[in-house]
Amino acid sequence: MIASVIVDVASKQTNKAFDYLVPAPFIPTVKPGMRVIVPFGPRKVQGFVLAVKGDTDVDTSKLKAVEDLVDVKPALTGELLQLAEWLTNKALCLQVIALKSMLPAAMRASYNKRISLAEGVNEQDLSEELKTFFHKNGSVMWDEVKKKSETLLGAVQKEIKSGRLFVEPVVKSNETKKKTNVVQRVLSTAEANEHAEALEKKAPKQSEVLRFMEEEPIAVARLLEKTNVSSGTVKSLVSKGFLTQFEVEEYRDPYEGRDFGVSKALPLMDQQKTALEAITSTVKEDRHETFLVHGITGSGKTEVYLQAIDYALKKGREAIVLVPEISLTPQMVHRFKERFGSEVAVLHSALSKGEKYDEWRKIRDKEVTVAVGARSAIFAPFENLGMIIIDEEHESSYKQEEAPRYHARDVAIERGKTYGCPVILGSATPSMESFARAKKGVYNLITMDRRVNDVKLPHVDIVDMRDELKSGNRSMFSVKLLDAMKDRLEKQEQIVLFLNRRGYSTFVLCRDCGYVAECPHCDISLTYHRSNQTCQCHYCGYQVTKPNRCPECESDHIRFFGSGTQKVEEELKKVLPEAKVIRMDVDTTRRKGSHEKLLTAFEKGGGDILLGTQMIAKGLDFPNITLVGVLTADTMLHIPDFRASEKTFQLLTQVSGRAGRHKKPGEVVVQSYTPEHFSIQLVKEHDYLSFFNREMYFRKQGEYPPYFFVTLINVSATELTKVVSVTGKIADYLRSSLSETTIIHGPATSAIPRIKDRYRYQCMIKYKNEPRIIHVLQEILKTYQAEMSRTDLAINIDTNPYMLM
DNA sequence: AGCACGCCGACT
DNA sequence: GTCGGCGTGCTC
Repeated sequence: MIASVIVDVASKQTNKAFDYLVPAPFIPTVKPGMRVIVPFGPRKVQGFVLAVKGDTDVDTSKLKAVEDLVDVKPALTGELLQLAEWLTNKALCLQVIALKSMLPAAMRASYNKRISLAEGVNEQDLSEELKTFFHKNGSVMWDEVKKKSETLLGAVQKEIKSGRLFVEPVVKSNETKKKTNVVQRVLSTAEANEHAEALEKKAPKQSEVLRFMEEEPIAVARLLEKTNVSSGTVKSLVSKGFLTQFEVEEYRDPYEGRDFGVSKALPLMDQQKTALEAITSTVKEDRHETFLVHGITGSGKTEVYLQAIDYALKKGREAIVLVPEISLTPQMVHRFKERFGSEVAVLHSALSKGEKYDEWRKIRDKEVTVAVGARSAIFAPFENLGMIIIDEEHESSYKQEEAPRYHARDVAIERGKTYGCPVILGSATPSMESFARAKKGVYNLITMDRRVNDVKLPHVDIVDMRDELKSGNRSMFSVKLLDAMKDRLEKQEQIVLFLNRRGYSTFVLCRDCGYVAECPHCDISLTYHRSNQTCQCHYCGYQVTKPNRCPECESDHIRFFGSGTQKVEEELKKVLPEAKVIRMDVDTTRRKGSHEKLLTAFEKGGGDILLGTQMIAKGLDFPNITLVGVLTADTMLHIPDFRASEKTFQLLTQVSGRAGRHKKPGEVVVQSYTPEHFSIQLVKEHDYLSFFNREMYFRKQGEYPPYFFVTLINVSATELTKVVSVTGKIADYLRSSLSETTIIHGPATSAIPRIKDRYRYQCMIKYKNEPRIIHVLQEILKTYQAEMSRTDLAINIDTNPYMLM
């Protein structure tokens, strides 16, 4: 038997299946989708079995055998293997990359080399520096040596040449399973009592344990906690043979010990009912259809999702729910856990690698029927999918910005087609692409424009910050916002302040000579961080201590302009000293669980003002928030991206939605320097449709999606001349091989011309109908393949870019 | 990707 | 005459 294997070597030249003999003992077990260890050239690598077959086209004398199986059950289902192939094509990526992206990080192999003493060689025979370096078993790992020093590595390499040491490649997967120590009584109850009595005097603690133990095994940790004895006590009982001790494997439960309660289906309003019926009818008929649920904030979309899922589950099928990374706050998880209890697996970035792996295994082992998670959860290995839901469909976090550059929405629809199940896209502010498709009838549009209990939409005020400046208010808070904040503090209601920028100030400028502090590795200005007195690059992480004098002209008129969250926090302390402020941005939420901790603190009344970036725009649903302030609405509007207006409108609408979601009416104050812009004005009217129509006009004018497809080719290298010439040649080739109606922009420098010392150029292709495009792009990659492996030239192609910089 | 093979320059 | 530079090609 022969296995067709994709090896874990990310290179164009190895981007094909290699055939291996399957040794007899593996024959009954090997299945497509399993991971195996195979010899590849001089080393060993992990690989994915694509197919198992009887014969091969390869010269059989060249065939090697599968070395080992990594999985007992296939890691990927047949459907996922097919999906990987589709993804490879769609995203123009290597097959292994597509395959690996479908698995949790813990299942991706890491490679190392073991260095051992050759036979008959003693540690003392080695050169001086290596004499004390080996472990007791006479070996040491390559990485350990490398970490220590380069010279040591050199010494090792010399000894390898001399034959006193030898190396062997090691493939390691990171699948650690959680194991718990348990003990079990080996005595009958009568015997146990007997021994307990005998021990009563001499060893009262042991006696106590014996009496406490039931028939079933118990975790040692739990036993110690319950009986308040020491581990020594348990140990002596084990050595006496009264208890046996062993390890059991279990799933790590990230939500262990938490009580989610139970929720029942809520009564639905008419609009919700209509939506639910439309969705369930497709489930009933096993029909694929994509729904776009355009529901304003508070219209009860989540309840519709929950009941739709319930319907699919009752039909014996499974469901995937995607939520944007950031809104995987406990609130969303709670709602699913309350409704579906232990049927839910949660996959999001705040979980540890091991926890994610365990949640994933629950899906593979069919122990759950619902997967709730961020982007990559779209690859949940279900085999009987009945529904896929993408909440906040417009969110850009559904687009992966590294290979494979896929959009979860496209993958969802692809899987929906294979399973004949509906895909539900939900949003209060759908993406232009989705809404346009819904209007064209490609998707089924469901509108939910009524709020549950008819809670009013918040009142939105737009403040022109230019007027504030004219009337002498130079602070970052308009009179209106400040008054509103004071009012809420008095009423003990909560405030959310939104600012799209972390750090302290946006740039550092010398007032005398105009010097601006820039990153030496990226063409971008540095951000001042007050907390540690540094200037940081938000692209590469470069840091320098803040200059006291201008490095150019020695002047001490160095000033910090623009404001980030840190600065706002400081200003708030000045103008509202009595307010308790909780700041939330990447800097305060870096540690695991801190996101949740800060939110809980705020919810419990531990703060009056929640100040934050992007991450507070979604998912917050606290009844006491009655004021939302947006400090600078236009920051997003001026980025060089055709989605700038769309992003601004979505974000402002999203943030506004945080206010007055319950009984108390909400108010929103939006500060702006360009308040006349339609994407800001229409937030005030809560008018998505007008926004859509206006924006569509501009998209048509600019020949952008959804009218045109866009593909972006990014070229980068450390040598500028090379980048320019390669990009130029690519543009020429595109112009000569694509149709007349296709528009090609570039070569042009990227919006950030240099990152981490690499120059960046790009070419943009805009087309309506270009059946050959994938082929043409593949040709480009093929042409530069050799040069890319030889030099540091990199060409990245994104067939649906969300980041144009 | 990694590693071997192979063909030209500065060294014991 | 050899050691070692990295260009080229292969891995079932």
